Amino acid sequence: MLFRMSTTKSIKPTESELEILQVLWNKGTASVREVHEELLSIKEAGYTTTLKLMQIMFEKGLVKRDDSSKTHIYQAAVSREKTQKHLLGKMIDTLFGGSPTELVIQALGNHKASADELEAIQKMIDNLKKQ
Amino acid sequence: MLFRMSTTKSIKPTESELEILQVLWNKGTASVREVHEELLSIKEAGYTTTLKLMQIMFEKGLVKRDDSSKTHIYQAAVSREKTQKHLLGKMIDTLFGGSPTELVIQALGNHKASADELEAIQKMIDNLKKQ
DNA sequence: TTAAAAATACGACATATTTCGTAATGAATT
DNA sequence: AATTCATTACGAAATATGTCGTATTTTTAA
Repeated sequence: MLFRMSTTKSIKPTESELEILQVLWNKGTASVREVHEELLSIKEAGYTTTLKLMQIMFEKGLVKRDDSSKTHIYQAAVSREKTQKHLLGKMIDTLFGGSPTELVIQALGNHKASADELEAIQKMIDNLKKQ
Repeated sequence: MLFRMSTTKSIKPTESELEILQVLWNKGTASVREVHEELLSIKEAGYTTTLKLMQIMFEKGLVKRDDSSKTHIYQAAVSREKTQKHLLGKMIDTLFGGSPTELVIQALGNHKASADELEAIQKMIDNLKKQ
């Protein structure tokens, strides 16, 4: 028996890359210009900066693109869920001593959740306990 | 009435800095050598690398130090809780569309928690619901 | 009091990230 | 066809991060 590390390509988008992925996850597909316009609402940057970042993301395999027409159409190549899972795991390790529970407690303690949401979480825990 | 941004110095430790803070949070105080030995269990690096990082962290105000004796004794200057809160909030914003609940669900779904821990979380939620 | 050991200071370099200017290309309009 | 306009390509620079070698200083021990 031989153990191997999961071959999952280390998804580690930078801060700026995450902002771009965020837009792509929301829109599904988008041109550089569309992504750029969206980014302008949260930060300041030149068009070519966004362009360059997206080109680099393409080289890294973080996004896919259709370049059959002049205006290339981009799309995220990594799923929101996988990225969330990956970065969350990392955060649990480096910031919460490996304890997801600690993270959950912090999250619930510091950030408001509605009664409905709390209800949903409790149901989920009930299910987990049954297994 | 004048609004100001919170003057909280943007706590944004890098990956390596977080690893060092982690050690300091656990030990309370430690020399560079002690931190370094601890780090060796999770990564490979030279002693002077760790030293340099900690010196830079000192300049940034991430750590304090007592240099009254030859061997300087370091201590975290930012609390674990504040750092957790800050980075967690950021992650909720940039990766979970602002919903702490989504994050909690992901965390519980993907990372094992013991029955006892689940119990503790439920109790906490019960308390939150009462308010 | 010397010599060895341990620690800090610091410069330098490699790599990654972010930014932007300019050139080249293709499309649309006159 | 020529001009304009939007787009991509690409080089280059600024900053941040991580790494380490060497010099200097301090302590310890022979």
